[in-house]
Amino acid sequence: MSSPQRKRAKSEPADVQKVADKTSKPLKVPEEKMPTKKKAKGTAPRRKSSTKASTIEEERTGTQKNVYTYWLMKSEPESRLENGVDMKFGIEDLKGQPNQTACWDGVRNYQARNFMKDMKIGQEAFFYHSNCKEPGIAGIMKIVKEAYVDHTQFAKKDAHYDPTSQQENPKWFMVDVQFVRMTKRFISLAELKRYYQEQAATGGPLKNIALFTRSRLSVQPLTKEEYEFILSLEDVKT
DNA sequence: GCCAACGTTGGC
DNA sequence: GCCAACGTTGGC
Repeated sequence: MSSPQRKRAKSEPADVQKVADKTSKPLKVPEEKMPTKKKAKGTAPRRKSSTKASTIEEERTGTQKNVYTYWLMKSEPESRLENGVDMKFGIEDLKGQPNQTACWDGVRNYQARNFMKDMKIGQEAFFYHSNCKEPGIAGIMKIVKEAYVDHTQFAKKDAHYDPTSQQENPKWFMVDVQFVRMTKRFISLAELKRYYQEQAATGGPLKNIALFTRSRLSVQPLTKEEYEFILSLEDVKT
């Protein structure tokens, strides 16, 4: 599982996080077994992803340092129970939080986590509605706190409790996000897919977009070009 | 380190 | 509700 959970209001957990920050012994954080993305069976060879240079390793893992400065984060706007907990957290829910801010907890996928660790204060992210009637981009938020320990991994009653994670060496992290605005119109997955398919064939800013090339990731990076192209769709009449 | 079995994501 | 895609686990 890995879909972000019920995000929490920004005030409640403030205490839990000292745990990992300053442990006395610098225990070697095993930069975790990043699931080395071995070439998926039967998939077309990954092509080079943009004008920016990338290392072999970056290319292999599909990550590039310092290239992505925009993000897309998925959350479910409709009720669905997981371990008895309602997963619903749409953009309206974010808007309704104190300070319109929430922590993006519940991410349980290493790639998604690592992207969150790369996030910097002030960077913008699309709020994407997933697993719902109309999947797509509903709004824009920004990073207001960089990665810190996701306390829900230690909470037995949490939908995303991780019994394998230890206090001294937490596996999972989250960021805080703040609502910025709704997009001028809802930009559906179906619409984005049409652009993607066209541009994958003939070229264009969305030709490698993670939303389709790595569709199951719940936290995805966007290049500036991808982000700006999608933003330009706001003014396209449909 | 390989890979089959299993589990999850998330569109349809 | 189905199921393709793909991440994770564990036996060997």
